[in-house]
Amino acid sequence: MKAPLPVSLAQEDCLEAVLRLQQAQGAARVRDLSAALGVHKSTVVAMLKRLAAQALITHARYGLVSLTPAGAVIANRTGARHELIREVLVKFLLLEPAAADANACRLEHALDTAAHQRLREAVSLAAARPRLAASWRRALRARLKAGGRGQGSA
Amino acid sequence: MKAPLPVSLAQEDCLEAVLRLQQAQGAARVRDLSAALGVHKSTVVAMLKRLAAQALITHARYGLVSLTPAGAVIANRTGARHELIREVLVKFLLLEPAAADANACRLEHALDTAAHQRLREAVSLAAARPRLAASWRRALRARLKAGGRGQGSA
DNA sequence: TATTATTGTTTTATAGATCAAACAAAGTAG
DNA sequence: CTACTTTGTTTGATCTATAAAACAATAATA
Repeated sequence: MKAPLPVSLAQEDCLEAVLRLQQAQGAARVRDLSAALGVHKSTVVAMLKRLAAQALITHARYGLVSLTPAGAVIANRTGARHELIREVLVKFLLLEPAAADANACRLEHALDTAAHQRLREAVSLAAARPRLAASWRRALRARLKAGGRGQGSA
Repeated sequence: MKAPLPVSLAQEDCLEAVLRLQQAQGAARVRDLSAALGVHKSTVVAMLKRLAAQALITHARYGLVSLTPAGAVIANRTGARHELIREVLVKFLLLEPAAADANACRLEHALDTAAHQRLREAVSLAAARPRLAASWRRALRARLKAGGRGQGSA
């Protein structure tokens, strides 16, 4: 039970968005997905067709989008990774929540399972060793204040 | 001088591979790129055509591939990010070099400039505070030994 | 040099992601 | 119940990435 199917990044994002919308407002509609993903409605419809063909969602014409069990597995896993990465970026790199989120959107697809696991260990370690974590943050904060213009440079 | 052109991931990888091959063996040929990127020769040729159309490489028929100045800028930047990320994954997450490299290949395209900058700060901070960094590694190593099977689990 | 092997190129095809525009269904006034 | 507005769908394009197969050029060697 390793790789259920090779799902593309865009598809994974779409599944994640469906989950998010379901949680946030009970249901996912094409319009919301279009807004959430920042793509045209027709793009969403095309994507939903592909996802339905892989039995990851169901989609009644002119109706709502739902995740199948298989789709929910992927959506949950992707969502969890997103959260994990966001947390790492905020806690260890002191990125602003918004910036952390934007980066997490892309990073969640780029790490393999082992790397994700390590991030989990890292977060858990930071929780277990709050003073160590605080030392790091303090030192980084000092360094950013010293050398850095706010957040923008290259 | 922010975004020279929106270059796709595959294109960025290709430029990086050209640079690497030039450094490693003086020249980049289609065959090497095909092997390095793990795609068909014809795929490489198609990609080189696109890159040439954007003036990022030059490519003489049946001849060698070279980076233009613009292409070299992208290749160098991408390569530097790759190195940076690999270093972070090895130093802070204690990933094996090979695993770190594989992840860096994908991560290098997924972080924005601000996040890369933070990683640079983090590496530099770790160098400036070796004992802090060592504490972290020691604690993580202990945790991995305690809880974890080698590296594989999910 | 002639033959063979390697390498590079073209052509043809597919699939994903994307948009715009035309169109159709649902929902919301009036 | 019409007319208008919002949503969803289809159709028709484009572009990237990709491969396989046929073909052409280069390189290697006998």
